[in-house]
Amino acid sequence: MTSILARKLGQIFPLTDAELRLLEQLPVTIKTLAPREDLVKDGDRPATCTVVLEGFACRYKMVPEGRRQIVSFLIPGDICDLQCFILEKMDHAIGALEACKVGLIPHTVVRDITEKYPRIGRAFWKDTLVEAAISREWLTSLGRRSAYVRIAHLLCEVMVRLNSVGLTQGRSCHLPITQADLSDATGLSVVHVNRTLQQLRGQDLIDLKGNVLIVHDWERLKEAGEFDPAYMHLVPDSPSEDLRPLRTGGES
Amino acid sequence: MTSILARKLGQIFPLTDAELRLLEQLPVTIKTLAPREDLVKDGDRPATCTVVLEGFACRYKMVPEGRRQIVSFLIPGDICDLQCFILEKMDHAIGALEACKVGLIPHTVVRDITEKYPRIGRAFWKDTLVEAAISREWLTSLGRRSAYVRIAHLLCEVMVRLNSVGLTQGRSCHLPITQADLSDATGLSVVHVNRTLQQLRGQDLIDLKGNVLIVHDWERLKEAGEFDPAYMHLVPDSPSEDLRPLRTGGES
DNA sequence: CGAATACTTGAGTGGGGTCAACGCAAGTGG
DNA sequence: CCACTTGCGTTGACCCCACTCAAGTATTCG
Repeated sequence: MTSILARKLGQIFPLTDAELRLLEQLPVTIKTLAPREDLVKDGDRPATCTVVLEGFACRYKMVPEGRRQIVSFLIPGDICDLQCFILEKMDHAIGALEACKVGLIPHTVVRDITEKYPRIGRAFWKDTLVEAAISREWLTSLGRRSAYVRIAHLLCEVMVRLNSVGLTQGRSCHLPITQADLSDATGLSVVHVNRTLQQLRGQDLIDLKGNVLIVHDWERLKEAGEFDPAYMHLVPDSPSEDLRPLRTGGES
Repeated sequence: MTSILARKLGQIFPLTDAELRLLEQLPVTIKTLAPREDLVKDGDRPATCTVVLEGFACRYKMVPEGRRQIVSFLIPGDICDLQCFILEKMDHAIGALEACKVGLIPHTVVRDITEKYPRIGRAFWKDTLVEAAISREWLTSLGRRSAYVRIAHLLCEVMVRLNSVGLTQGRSCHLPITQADLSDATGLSVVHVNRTLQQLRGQDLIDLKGNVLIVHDWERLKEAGEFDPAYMHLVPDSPSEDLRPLRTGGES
């Protein structure tokens, strides 16, 4: 049920088979979210941790006049409210981008596990640190990269993350992110996101339509996005690092 | 020696007197940094944690063509590399903005303390979570706020943080951040930072010259910056929350 | 008292924003 | 099976916020 969680944590922290099995068998309460439905709202005090099992979600903040800033994407395997039993009150909301299936895990269970299996606790902790690292990278994008580079970078990141939980098919993946979502994540307008995607398509780097992203030229997309996956802190030489399996068609 | 650390952690997590005293007496190795000197470089694997004792520093990332993005400011009391004994390799650099005094704490000491005093471990953990929360707020600023709001917001944040470690004098503080630094933090150009500061001065909200920031009208500055300190997760009703003491002539 | 370093100011420009249609596919319901 | 709606993507016209370039003027400091 939660095997996706095991797969994900295994990519960022080396866990033993026993630990992985434990994570796969976590007792969770399944909950289904409608597209655009909020899992948690700004100001809430959630009583459970949540792991995304299926579908995309995002963390976001609203600013006056209805403008939205997405501060991170949550893909299957991601954990939502680990922090909340320390911070208590949410400073942002979490919303589904499409229909989602999530698993609820009581804080008590999380606490028990991390106490009995400190290495799993470590993996949880590392997960929150990696999330912080990703958010530093986003900051850099929003602050100092052009629209073109910003979007290319974001696509690279999502691709690597999906790949690390086995959710890519070769060089393509299911990507249920609308251009409006993309604009809220990159701080651009929808119109400009649209034009920038056309540029990327025009250069034969990608194809993105109907929720499907196809990367035509990974190396050039990485260049375009000034993308270096080091900040994602994947365990070295794990198959997911930098999409290596995608390139083994016959390449050095 | 490290009383500033105790003061800071006490503002975000309620600690007992004994715990505070312990933090005040942490054995640290003092190190002095020259202005603009790097404490840690991108890619390093630091072997110690560091707490800032005096002076301002920042975390930053470089992007091609020498452009810099500051992803957070570090003020006295802040801890630098808590995460590094999990993430191992730095994905950003830390540099001094002015002459700084920092205290080095071996990872082993940190580990011992957190094991013996789990509440202090909690406080450390909360500290990293608050940092992540601040970085989400910065993301929101860079993505969806105008230059004017962005800078006002940043000034509010710095003011509250300085206040929480007792580094404000009434409604003013020592602020060794050049306009170039401000531009690297807000993703703006130096020229535009300059003009925006003039706007803020023109509206009698602040005065900022020669490393001294004076806030003339805190309420209006908060409005201008769309600033709500909730995201900083200070302990409720602590004297530092939202600069309350600054607005009451006397103090409890 | 030079020589940096930081701050200002002006002029011109462009990246990206806004506004407003329009196209198109996928419901939905009668 | 068709009219209506709703959500998403696309396009064109126009404009402004913030950038760049360039040349100043303080400050600070050895």
